[in-house]
Amino acid sequence: MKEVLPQLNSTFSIDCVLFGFDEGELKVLLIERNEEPFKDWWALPGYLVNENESLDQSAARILHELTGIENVYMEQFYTFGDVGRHPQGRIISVAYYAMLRLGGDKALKPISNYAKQAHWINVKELPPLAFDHQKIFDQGLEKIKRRIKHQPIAFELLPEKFTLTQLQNVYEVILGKKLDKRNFRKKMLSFNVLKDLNEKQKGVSFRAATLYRFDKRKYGKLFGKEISF
Amino acid sequence: MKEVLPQLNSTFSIDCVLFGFDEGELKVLLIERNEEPFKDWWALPGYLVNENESLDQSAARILHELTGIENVYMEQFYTFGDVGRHPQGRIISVAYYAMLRLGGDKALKPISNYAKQAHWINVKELPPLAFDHQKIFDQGLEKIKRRIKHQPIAFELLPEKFTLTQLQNVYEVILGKKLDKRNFRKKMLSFNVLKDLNEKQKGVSFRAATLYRFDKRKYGKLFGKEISF
DNA sequence: AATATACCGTGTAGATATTACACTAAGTAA
DNA sequence: TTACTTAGTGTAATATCTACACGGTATATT
Repeated sequence: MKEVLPQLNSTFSIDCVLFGFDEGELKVLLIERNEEPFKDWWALPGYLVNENESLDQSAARILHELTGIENVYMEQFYTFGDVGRHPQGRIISVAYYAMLRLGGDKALKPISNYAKQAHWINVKELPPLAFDHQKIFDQGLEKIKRRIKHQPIAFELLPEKFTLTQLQNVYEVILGKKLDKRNFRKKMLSFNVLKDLNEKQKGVSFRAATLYRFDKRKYGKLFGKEISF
Repeated sequence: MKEVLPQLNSTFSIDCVLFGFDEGELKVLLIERNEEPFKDWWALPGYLVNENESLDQSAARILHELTGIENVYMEQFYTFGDVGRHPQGRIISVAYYAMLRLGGDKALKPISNYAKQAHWINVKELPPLAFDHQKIFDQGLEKIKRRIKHQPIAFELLPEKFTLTQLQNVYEVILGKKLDKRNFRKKMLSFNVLKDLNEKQKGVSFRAATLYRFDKRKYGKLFGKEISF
């Protein structure tokens, strides 16, 4: 830092709100802290930004370190900079969210020792969170509620092949309300971004549903037009 | 900063995209820099954050120092943190936008000497901008394009008493397209947030239009419902 | 084999919202 | 008086949204 810029130097951190969907519930990834302050409290995964990485890179690195997951699109949604938000000094935190596919294959890797453990927690049963993380989480949830109406982010929570009922569940859980089955299907199919795989669900104890896949190429053609739920 | 947090200390700043509306044009406030780097270049008004202020407070202070204007609602929209964005070191910048009422009474006060002058510039005729300010501006403009469809921010650009034609102009300029007069009026009035002042425009050389005022109390009652253009 | 169970998948009618479109009224200026 | 400029208004056609119920099909159970 040159002498022309004498002002406040502050520490920067990233906090991540990672959403997952499992067993019909919306989950968020929390860690149990192993360090003061807020030792033993639950918190959003987050860490300090390194010198030579952009914010986006830093968010990707932190996600990788905590979960082993790579190549996930993360989106910055707000920066929290209240003076007293961190008891150890002026720390400004840039918050990101991401939507993750859960399920068997992608278990969470052991994480760095600043946390004891990481768990997917139902967003309806959140424990008290460290720092201002409740506020960050709330704002992240608001963000995806708005975004899911206009952007194809719901698909990122589901396996590649999914049924329309599963997709509707994602919308219902995030928006917090029931949707009409026929109207939902009519509208969703009308966007023409779902590929019917001519394939049925397996391993269910009732009539199997048709599987679909989100078709990015077709979605690209919609560019500019507004999707709206 | 305590020893528990050894990582990156970075300087951070606020940059403001201040929108104004004048003579049917959308304007943005730019300053001409009086310091290296980018001496003599045009830039968005912005400055370094002080130690004891929150980001919101800092944005309000910087706006005040540059324009003399107070009590304007500013909204944070993105944080720019690419490694090379500032030639003098790692500076992370939190960007805010605000919508300002221009016109006679609220002239710009003399500003601190890091800038030679400040001017309202038509957004269609922007000069080359310092740093990554073009990117910041572009993103700010995108933000208000999206926001104007759902939030009552257009009124903030107009005098307290305005005509429906003026309001339509604001929408047309920001959205970058012509709107149908009858449909615009029908829809805008249907929201029931405009108070007819039973008063006519003055000083125009043609038939005077009815003046309206935005009614915040009525708008409050809409809370939760989505407005959509 | 018959039956129960559970979810899948589909259509329509009424209400509401959106779009496209053109002329008369009112005030000012010459 | 006339010319000019903007204000202000309605309707019909179309598209979208909403509410709503039942037969089909695979599995599990007896």
